[in-house]
Amino acid sequence: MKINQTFNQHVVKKRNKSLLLHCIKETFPVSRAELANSTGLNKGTVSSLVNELIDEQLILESGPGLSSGGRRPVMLLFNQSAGYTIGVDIGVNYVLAILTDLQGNISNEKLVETLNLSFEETTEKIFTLIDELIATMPGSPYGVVGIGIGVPAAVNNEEEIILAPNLKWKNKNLKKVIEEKYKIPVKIKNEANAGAYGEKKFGVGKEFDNIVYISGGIGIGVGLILNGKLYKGNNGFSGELGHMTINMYGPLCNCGNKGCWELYASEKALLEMVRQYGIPMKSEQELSLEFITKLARNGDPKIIELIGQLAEHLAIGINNIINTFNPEQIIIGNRLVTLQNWLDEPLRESMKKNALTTHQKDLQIHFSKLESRSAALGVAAFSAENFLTMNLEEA
Amino acid sequence: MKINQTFNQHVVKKRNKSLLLHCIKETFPVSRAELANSTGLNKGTVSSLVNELIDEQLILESGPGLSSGGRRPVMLLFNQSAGYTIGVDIGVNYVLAILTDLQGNISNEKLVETLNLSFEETTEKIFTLIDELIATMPGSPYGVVGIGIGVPAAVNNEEEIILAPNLKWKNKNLKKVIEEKYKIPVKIKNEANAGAYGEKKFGVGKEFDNIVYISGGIGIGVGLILNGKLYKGNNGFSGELGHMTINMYGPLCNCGNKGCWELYASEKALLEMVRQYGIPMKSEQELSLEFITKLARNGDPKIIELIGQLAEHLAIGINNIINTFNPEQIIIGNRLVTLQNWLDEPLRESMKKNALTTHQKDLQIHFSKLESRSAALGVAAFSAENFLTMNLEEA
DNA sequence: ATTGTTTGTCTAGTGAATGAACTAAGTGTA
DNA sequence: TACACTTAGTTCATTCACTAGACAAACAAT
Repeated sequence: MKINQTFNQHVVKKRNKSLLLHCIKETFPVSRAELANSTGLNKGTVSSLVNELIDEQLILESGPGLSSGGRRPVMLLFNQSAGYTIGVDIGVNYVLAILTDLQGNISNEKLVETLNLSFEETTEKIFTLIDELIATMPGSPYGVVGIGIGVPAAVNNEEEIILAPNLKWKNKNLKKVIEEKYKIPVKIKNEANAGAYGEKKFGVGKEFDNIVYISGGIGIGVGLILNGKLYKGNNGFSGELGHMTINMYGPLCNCGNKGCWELYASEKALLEMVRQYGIPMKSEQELSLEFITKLARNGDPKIIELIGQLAEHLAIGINNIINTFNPEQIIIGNRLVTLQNWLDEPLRESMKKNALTTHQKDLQIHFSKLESRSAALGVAAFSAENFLTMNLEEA
Repeated sequence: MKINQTFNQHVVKKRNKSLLLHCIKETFPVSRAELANSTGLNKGTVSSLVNELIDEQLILESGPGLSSGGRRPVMLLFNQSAGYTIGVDIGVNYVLAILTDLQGNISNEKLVETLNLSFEETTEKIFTLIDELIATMPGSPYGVVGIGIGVPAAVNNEEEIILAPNLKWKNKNLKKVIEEKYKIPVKIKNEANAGAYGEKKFGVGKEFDNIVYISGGIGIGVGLILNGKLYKGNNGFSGELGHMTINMYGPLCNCGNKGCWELYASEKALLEMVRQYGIPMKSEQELSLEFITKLARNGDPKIIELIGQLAEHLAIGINNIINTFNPEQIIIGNRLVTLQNWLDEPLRESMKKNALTTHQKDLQIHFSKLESRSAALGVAAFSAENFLTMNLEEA
């Protein structure tokens, strides 16, 4: 028999306190009276819990607010600067580290380009970045309360990195390495999952509860927000939707499968399509997404047509996803966002032709607006929340 | 701001009581001491809550159990017969209704064949079946505590039937009709979702928490158990995985999409394959799954080969599902189970060749053993739980 | 018979939320 | 200005569920 969480008054208090803190964080400035109203808690209860939160410096009293016909309320603020979190996004050829306050506002960021670094060299880079960020951190009661790291890898439930093909890593315990150095809680997440969460918290996904985030880079990764919560599979490996078969008679993928989606709809696929078409280019130039974007911007009709084809392939996979999850929103993020201008319309066209109409009714398709920070922001937010819920186990 | 559930002592009591009842239901016979141990609740708390449950006739005291070196414990039993639920499975050409006790034991069942009935005619049939079952129900303190109905249809969050293509229903409020007649809580669920839940509670899915249930009939439906709970999409339409594209250059499906999975891997697909091959048959015979099963049982090599092809097509879709959800278990249910003997091996073979190996490690593939009762049992269980959690809102 | 163990009940105590009284500080009106 | 009325926030006695620990009952082992 599983040891279920029992409910006693201590848990009750913890949860109510956490609920209040959460409400304040999301809706401040807000008065005690409003909180009592919106949470349904008694005025006295709110008062005493709020005072504890003030003692813990997690919230602040600001001046009086506007009267609504009686005594003026004392407005409460979330103390964003009570602590800071660090979010790190490890890419194939870069490492991005950001320092955010508890609200997710970026207070500093560092980006370094990397190439073919070993695991040890990468951790060294990360240490340097974190140290630099910490050095610039303003004074605060709690300091750095957590570090979150997003990796393009399969990550298991113990947050160990099992397999990161593009980084050539296998079975690495990054969490342990970092926790031992900084003695702070560290969260390791899959890059697409982190990106999905980042979009949910800070990006175009704020208003939605069932989101499919498509991280389109060299490969394709997918992060799922189901019922407002990040979904991880059995072992935390889920979302490898890039390797779904969309053409059972298609070419072999290096995953061992045939006709995988990412062979048709990723950055890699586009590069291949352009190469086959044969773009005239100076010998020293390298065929890259940036170069293709430039051609498209110059109005190259063939390039724009090829991007249209990419959109059609994207639509096939997205359609499968819609039929599976019936999400409220699809977010396209990561590198492919650069092509938004030329992807958007053909993508919508192809989708209209395909998915079950009942499923399309309330569906939104959006492109990320967080540029390349979705993942870093996502993991930073994870760490912040981990701190704010104060040892409160997940329900 | 959403009105969040606050936590006070009443909620605490309700949840602890519900937790205890659940433990007793799952592990009886069990003593108060064991319950205190496994839940972490205090002995006294367990004692008083258990006594309330006894007063409510939801559990029973049986005789003393075996001593483990001291006073002999009083064993507690779940009172399965405190009430009954009715589960109805509406198929395209049948209606199955079962009467179960609170534990899900079938105490009676009625099956009628139907064909091309209107919505009104079907509800009449259902009324008759329910009345017949109620007439045979043993006396019990609570009587019929709920009715659950599984429909091969898209069902929205208000449990209204939006679209049932195979039944030719559209926008029907079956829940209201039945609730008005019987004045009991009624639950309407999608057939595949109900089947998934049935397997989770009573079938081969008991031990698993992330399950993909594939309902292979004329079409293909999919029910998802994620983190131990049934997942429904945004509007409760999810799981239309039958219409995922597995061949982007394939034929048009009546959903408007191309190369849908169910065109390749359903009962419908098999019939078509056999028809094209051209089986010699007497003119009055109808080509059906039952007929094909008979041929396979007689060892017809071509039929067995065609079933093997079906298995390969099934594997492609299943592979996509694995990469998406990384489930612990795949359950194949509904009509295709009949072909288990000839499907099983080629299916496993094809899967081995395909899915990402990291995802296959702990994956189980099983065929349903509940025959055609998964869905009816599932909805009955829903109703029973709804009653037992006693107005406890979902977390 | 004695000792120790396990089961279950009982009682006093604790802590958290509640309701209501109360203080504080404003608005609106004559 | 005086007064009535509102709204905001605090205080305090009350309620209620869980807990700890004492206790009794029932049993095993020596």
